[in-house]
Amino acid sequence: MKYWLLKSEPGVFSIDDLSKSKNQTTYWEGVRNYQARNYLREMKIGDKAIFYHNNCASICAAGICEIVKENYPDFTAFDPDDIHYDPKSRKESPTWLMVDVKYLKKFNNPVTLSGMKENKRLQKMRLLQTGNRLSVMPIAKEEFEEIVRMSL
DNA sequence: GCCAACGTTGGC
DNA sequence: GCCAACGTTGGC
Repeated sequence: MKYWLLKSEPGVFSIDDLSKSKNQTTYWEGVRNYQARNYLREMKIGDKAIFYHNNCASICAAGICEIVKENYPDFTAFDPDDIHYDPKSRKESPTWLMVDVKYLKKFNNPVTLSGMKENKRLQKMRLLQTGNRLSVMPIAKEEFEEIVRMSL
C-alpha cells in the first residue's frame, strides 16, 4: 500500500465537502500537471492519502481519504464548458486522469503547515520543499503516520 | 496583492 | 533542442 498527499483549496472543495458527498466519495478532477497525473496512475485501491487544505487562511493537513477507484479518463477535460477543459485531450487517448477517493476521517486537530515544518521527522517531505507545486504527491508511510499522530 | 519557483509555449 | 516570455501555483 502506498501513501499520498492531495491538495485541495477548501474554498473549492474541503474535507467537509468530501464527508458530505454522495457515498462520501468524489472523483479527483482537474489535475493538469503531467507529474501529478503520473502519480494518479500509480494509485491503487486501498491506498491512503492526506487531504491537505491549501490556498486558504488555515493551511493544514485536514484529514485522510482512501483511493476507491483507480485511474480513468478525467472527463472534465472533454467539456468545453468546464474550467478544466483541455482541447488537446481526446476521448480516444485521454491526456488527463482521475481517481475516486472516499472520506475516511477529519482530523480532530488539523496539522498546520507550520506544525509540520517544525517536526523534525517531516523535514524530507516533498510538501515542505521550496518551489514544490505538485497537487498530488507521494508521502512516506512514516510521514503519513506521523501526521496522523500529530492530529490526535 | 506580492513574488519566487516552476511548467508550458513557441520562435528560431 | 535552446531559451525567453508568459502563465500558474501557493505561501505569505
